[in-house]
Amino acid sequence: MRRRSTTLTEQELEIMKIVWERDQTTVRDVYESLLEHRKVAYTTVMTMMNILEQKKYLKKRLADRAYIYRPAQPKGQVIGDMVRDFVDRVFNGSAEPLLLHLVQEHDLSPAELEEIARIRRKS
Amino acid sequence: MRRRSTTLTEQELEIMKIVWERDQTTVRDVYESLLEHRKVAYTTVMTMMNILEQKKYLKKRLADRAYIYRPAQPKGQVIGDMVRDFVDRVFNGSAEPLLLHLVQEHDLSPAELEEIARIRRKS
DNA sequence: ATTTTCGTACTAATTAATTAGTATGCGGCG
DNA sequence: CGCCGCATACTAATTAATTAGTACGAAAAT
Repeated sequence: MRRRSTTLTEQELEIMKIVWERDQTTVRDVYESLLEHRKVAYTTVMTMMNILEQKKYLKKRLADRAYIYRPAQPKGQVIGDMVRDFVDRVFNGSAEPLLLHLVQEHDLSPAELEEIARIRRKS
Repeated sequence: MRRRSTTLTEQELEIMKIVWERDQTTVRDVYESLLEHRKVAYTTVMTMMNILEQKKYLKKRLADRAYIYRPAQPKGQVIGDMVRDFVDRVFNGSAEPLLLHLVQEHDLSPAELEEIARIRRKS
């Protein structure tokens, strides 16, 4: 059988982005934010957020009438996991070929590269 | 409804990697190659390769008794599309934050970075 | 010539992902 | 009090992704 993906799916990520930028939020908040871009049912958002809670991406806490949701893991961590998963799946774990694609197709200037190299040298 | 993903799924990619490295292959070839790593049915591989043909990732040509499959698009192109899709989905289209993750977590040496910068400067 | 082998076509079954509906509870207000 | 608004829980439905089975034809082997 197909195994459940360990990283965030497309819709899950869309919701997590909203939660991360607010840090603290409700189903309604997220629902309204999503509505600005596309049609979606309130209950759909709730279901997704429940799944995200099961998957340990969100924590909820009952406050007054509605649950308040917060990220359960820092954004950098989660995104880092996604990057690692992508590098593993697509490039068998080696980051260099991905770098090559990036510099060749995503208009990264040499200056930006130098900048990155400098940061790297310091760490 | 959920829209069909435009890029390769996990299993599709696994098969395409095998096809790319052989350039020309059959269902049986791929099947046996996959078997070295995990249990899978011959017909499953065939179904996947048919889907890949529908999605225009593979071309097939009847030779003698079995179909011979070839990539319909160059590997660099397809992988490039996957990278772009990832950058769009995860980083809203900007490559720099991805670069930062790469240098921080995938042990890229400064030397490798210089190397990339050099390649970039030439293009 | 009959059986075995190997290939495809077609179809089915399962699971995750996604979207949404129905039932129900609670607090506030006319 | 009884209804309205809003929240959740539970369940259902749909689609893509994935895995695999059955039927069947043609070539090869005996």
